[in-house]
Amino acid sequence: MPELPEVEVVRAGLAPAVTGARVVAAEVLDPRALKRHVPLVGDDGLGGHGTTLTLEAGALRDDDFVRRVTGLALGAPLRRGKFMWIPCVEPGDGGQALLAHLGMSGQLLLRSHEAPDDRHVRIRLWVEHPTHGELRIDFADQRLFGSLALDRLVPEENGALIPSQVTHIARDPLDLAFDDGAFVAEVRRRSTVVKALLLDQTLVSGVGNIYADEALWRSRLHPLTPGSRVSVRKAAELLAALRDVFERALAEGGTSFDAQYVNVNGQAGYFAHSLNAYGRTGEPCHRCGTSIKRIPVAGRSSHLCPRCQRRR
DNA sequence: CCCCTCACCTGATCGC
DNA sequence: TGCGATCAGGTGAGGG
Repeated sequence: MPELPEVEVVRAGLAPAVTGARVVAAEVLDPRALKRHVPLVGDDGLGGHGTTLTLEAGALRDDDFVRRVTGLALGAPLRRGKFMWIPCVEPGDGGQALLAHLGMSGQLLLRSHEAPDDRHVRIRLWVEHPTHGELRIDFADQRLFGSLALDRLVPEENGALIPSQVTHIARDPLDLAFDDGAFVAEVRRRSTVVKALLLDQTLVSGVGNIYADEALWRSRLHPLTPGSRVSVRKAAELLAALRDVFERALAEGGTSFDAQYVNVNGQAGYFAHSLNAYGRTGEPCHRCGTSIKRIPVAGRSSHLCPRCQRRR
């Protein structure tokens, strides 16, 4: 369940080790961890947009990935929402980036060449850094909802380059270019329940189930409130709550709810101790003492205080 | 266009 | 002790 703070901790941890480094070798242990990687195809008529991964397509995918990633010169890692990417900086490699999404349980681990294997390593990159020497970047992912990929960079309206798979992702609330007014207006235009709107990455990115519940608790909004019934003031409060909870989680190194989320050194963050709603079913609300309730919303579990977060 | 449901995965846990 | 069912959740395809 890595969300914005967890992905940002990983991005920042990776930065000193990968910026200016070169990929010297790569190994794909499980091609299912490449589901976002679209092989460059010639005129073989195969297409390459299939979503079901046949054995043949899987082999094509991992061969293509290994071939193209080997030798790449890496720049500074960037992030939007839960996606992160490392642009390739050499003229010949320009226009593409190594894209990563951690999904539910993905980890990017920085290891020395001779370090023992971690569990669930799916893809391994050997990199050489001018000052840090030889390192391994291991992509481990128990549940395989995450993936690595090579993706082409495309220009946004402002000229900045982002991976093609990130173009539909909204900016996140910590992005200076986030448009508060547009967010408030869009929430109020929609009939969908506000919890589902928070999870919609095309509206606001970086929010997952944990921080959605925390922001709703902080702004005293019931998760089933339709967007159209959220006042301008409440929507602004919700946005402020999101920013506040993201910043606090970031300061504590992220939330580790179940041992899956760790930084690049395999260490857990501390924010789980500061949660007010998520995972606190039956425990007293930190504001009013009422027992926290769990209800299904949009196919996911929502945790709320039935007294502080009244449904209107 | 908008909204909702489901498939994709593994491992921990629960009920029998 | 074992075994099947259930649950967790981010994303995107597909249906209504």
